[in-house]
Amino acid sequence: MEDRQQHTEEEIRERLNQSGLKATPQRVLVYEAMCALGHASADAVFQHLGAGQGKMTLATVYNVLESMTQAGLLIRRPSFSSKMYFDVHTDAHCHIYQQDTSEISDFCDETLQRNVEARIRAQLPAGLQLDRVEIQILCHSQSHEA
Amino acid sequence: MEDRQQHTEEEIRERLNQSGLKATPQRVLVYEAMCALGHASADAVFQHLGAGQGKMTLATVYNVLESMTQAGLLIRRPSFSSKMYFDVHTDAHCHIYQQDTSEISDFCDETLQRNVEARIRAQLPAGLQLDRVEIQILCHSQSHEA
DNA sequence: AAATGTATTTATAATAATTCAAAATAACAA
DNA sequence: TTGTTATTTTGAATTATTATAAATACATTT
Repeated sequence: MEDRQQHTEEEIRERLNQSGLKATPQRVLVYEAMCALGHASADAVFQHLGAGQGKMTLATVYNVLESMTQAGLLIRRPSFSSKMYFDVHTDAHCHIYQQDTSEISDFCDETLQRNVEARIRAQLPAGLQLDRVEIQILCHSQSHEA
Repeated sequence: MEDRQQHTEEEIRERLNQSGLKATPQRVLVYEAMCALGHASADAVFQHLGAGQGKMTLATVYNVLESMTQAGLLIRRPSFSSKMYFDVHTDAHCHIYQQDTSEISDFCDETLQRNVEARIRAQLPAGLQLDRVEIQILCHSQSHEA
């Protein structure tokens, strides 16, 4: 659904290596899962894998997500629940949180993103270096009126 | 520290009533704590209260935060940890997340906020009603280079 | 003031999400 | 192969949150 540009196992191995991570089977599987899911919680990745044959511990999923995040292959997404979410799309982009259905979807507007970043960078307190700007759009469907 | 406009017990009682909540002592205490803290997790509120004499269960803190959120007195803040945060400032405003120290601070730019909202509203998929836009600024101090 | 019904709080147990520690396994280099 | 290090597994430990049932407080009517 997301931007599906052929993520062959070879490509993934290579990407892992480039980021300084050994391409273990578990890491490849988790990365594949993340590509398929776009953004997901550790548990969601675990579920997704459970369906396949690759047996893997939940702790490993956490480990792998953590090391990939360190390596810059994933980023943590802020969430409104008490659950942590990761995203394969490491470039900044907005997210729509539909509060009545709990659905999360992407919302891309590169111009907006660039403008906001520029403006914020200009006003950032001295000594701080901007990493990225996350924009979340909270909404609900018109039928479900608040 | 935040915007400290006299939050007397009477004012709080009144605000609770206006929002359709009975002004129980626990609710008053939690709201006072939230005013003092600005944004906080349930646990942080509990700690803050523990210091005082008002004995209250952690479960009550959760209950109260939840009902205040329902009533519109608080909002949930997205977080990068697996912990839920609440905020007394229900008007939309940006937050700075300093990743090396985990500090969170407010960043106000009403013009930016308005512009972003307008632009997003214009592009929102049909059938969706915009509730609010949250902007998070991730950064680190220049000394701690990534 | 007593009685009633409802809302709220408490205490505690249960669940969910995450992390930790130690042993087992795999990968790698000498 | 052997030794070394990184990774995964298992399972327990923590942390965060929610659920349940009993106790208490509140508000209203009598």
